Amino acid sequence: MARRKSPTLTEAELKLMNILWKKDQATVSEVVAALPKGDKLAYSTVLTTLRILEQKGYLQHRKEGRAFVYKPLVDRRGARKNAMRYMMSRFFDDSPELLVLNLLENGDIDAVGLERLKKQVEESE
Amino acid sequence: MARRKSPTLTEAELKLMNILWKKDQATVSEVVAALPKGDKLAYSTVLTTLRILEQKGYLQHRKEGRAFVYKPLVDRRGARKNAMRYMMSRFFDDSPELLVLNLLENGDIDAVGLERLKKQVEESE
DNA sequence: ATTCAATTATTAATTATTTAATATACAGAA
DNA sequence: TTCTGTATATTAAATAATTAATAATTGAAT
Repeated sequence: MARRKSPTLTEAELKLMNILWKKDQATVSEVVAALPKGDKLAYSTVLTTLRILEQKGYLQHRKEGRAFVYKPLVDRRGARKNAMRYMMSRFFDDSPELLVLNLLENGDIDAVGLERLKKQVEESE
Repeated sequence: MARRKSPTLTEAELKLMNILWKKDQATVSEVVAALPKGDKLAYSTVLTTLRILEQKGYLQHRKEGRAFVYKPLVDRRGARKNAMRYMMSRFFDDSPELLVLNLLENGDIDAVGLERLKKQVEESE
């Protein structure tokens, strides 16, 4: 056997998905054009990666005139959810509480921030 | 250019690190022996992966008698921290609050759980 | 109809990951 | 000292990911 496919978005894949999420949908050329100047990729590179993303179920495409228009099937929210589930299963015994506890212990967030979040959620219900 | 090294622990790597963390340190044979019965690996496979982990800075080894004893340089806490930072930078604009907010919105945790966590932290100070 | 430019398709090179067979070395037993 | 079994070292095969060159196609313009 050899390696398994990455269960989450890889670096290059995420870079393109971010563009697609921002623009809602785009042709290959439009994705290429939207790449930051310091980090350009060849047309064929983008095409290949979009194909992989489609094959993985993150995108779909349709013919629009002569070009292919790619559109996300998974939105940013869904991708975040996937990534978090993966993280929890690998490092936190599938426990969101344990994860948040670690954020607290590492000083990434404090009790005040937690209180603020709690209020935010309660208001939104 | 080709692909970059994984910035976090891969699947196979994590499997071995979990064993090393549990046993604190171990020889290759001991790691092989500690693998779950349904998921055995060859000695040479384990050796190769331990080498990669050492080369990435997760382990160190020393000669103990005739065998190599491998010992983590990064503990579980550190690995969790790495993984979380990576996740936050890729999906949550480096914002731990945004991350927790998503857990709340997705129903992975609720206001009650948050309150419990807040208490837990306050007590431990 | 022919050419041109844009678009998609094919092919490939490089590194990482995962797995493992096989070769070599070495310490202890006979 | 020679044999024998561990342990390490070497080598390699297979797939994924990343990047891109090049080939083929096609729609539009002349």
